[in-house]
Amino acid sequence: MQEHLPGSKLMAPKGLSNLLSWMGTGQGHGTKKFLDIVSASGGFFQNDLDTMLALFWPVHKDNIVDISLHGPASGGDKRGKVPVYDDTIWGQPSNYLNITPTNAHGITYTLEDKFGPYFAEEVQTTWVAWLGDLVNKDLATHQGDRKSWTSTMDMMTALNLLGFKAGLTVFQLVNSLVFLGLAKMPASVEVADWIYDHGTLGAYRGLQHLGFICPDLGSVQSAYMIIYNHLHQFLTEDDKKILGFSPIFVEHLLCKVVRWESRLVEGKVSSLDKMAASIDLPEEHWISGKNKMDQLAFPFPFSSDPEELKKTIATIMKIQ
DNA sequence: ATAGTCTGGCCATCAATTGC
DNA sequence: GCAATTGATGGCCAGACTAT
Repeated sequence: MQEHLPGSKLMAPKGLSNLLSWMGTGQGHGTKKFLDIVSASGGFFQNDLDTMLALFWPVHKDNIVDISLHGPASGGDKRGKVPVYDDTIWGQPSNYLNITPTNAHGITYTLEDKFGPYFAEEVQTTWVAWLGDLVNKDLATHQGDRKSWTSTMDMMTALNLLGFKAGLTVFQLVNSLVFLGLAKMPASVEVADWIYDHGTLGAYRGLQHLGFICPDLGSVQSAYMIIYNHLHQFLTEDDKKILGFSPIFVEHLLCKVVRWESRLVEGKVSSLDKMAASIDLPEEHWISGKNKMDQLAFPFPFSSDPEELKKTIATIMKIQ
């Protein structure tokens, strides 16, 4: 993504249209072959709807022909020989990442239906307004403030675009604006609020699996901050650098809890609880940074100081 | 009237099962 | 032994429902 849509290109009025085209089709590892073709033909960024359609259509058309001749690949993959979209990019498939999604009325979208809204006038005016004095500026030399994560999310959801109204796709789009340097890293509380609003998604279920009981916003904020503070306190600076430690990272980590669990149980290997129970940890002898020398050492202790937990919860109660 | 929440249904994947 | 079918899963949306 850094290669195809660097921050400098996104500062243009058509920047968001391109980012929507990218995120809305799940570009990434699963579409690598397609992106190689795109690279050879001059890159992903396009200045209008017609050329964006021209980017996808030839390869998509070949896929349709291929599937009609040979049927879907084993395992039910209908994306063709050179997939132009990946509807499983967030782990579970989503119809709305399909290049020709089907809406609630059973109507299958055309490529024009799919990409048209991304290049609509409203998207561009909203984007230019959101960029403010960042429009067409060189990001490297710009000194001004960035917009907050939450206000960026509000801007995106107000556009009311199919696939970007709630959930992971718009979440990752806003996160990518942070990593590209256009928006501010969210505060932990902003991420915790999002997790609370998405109670069926991985991060919330991750907190539950770890044993937190989270019936309301305050309890989600507390649980999230307890995890965040624990990692923040015990990971070394080197660890944090390697992991890209941030409020967004902690959300990502929580998403993995349930997946690890299901993979372990599914593979009949073990479970997280069983693994944790089998590890004999001399907690009192835990040494910061030992994991750098000893790959079997844990980068943080497994137990928490109850006083630290109380402090975290008290802080949350104050902002409430 | 409006905002927030819930329900039902769509779709794709993958494993398990069934059929030939 | 292989292909086709079935079922479970979960992200997403529209529309219904609920509370204020």
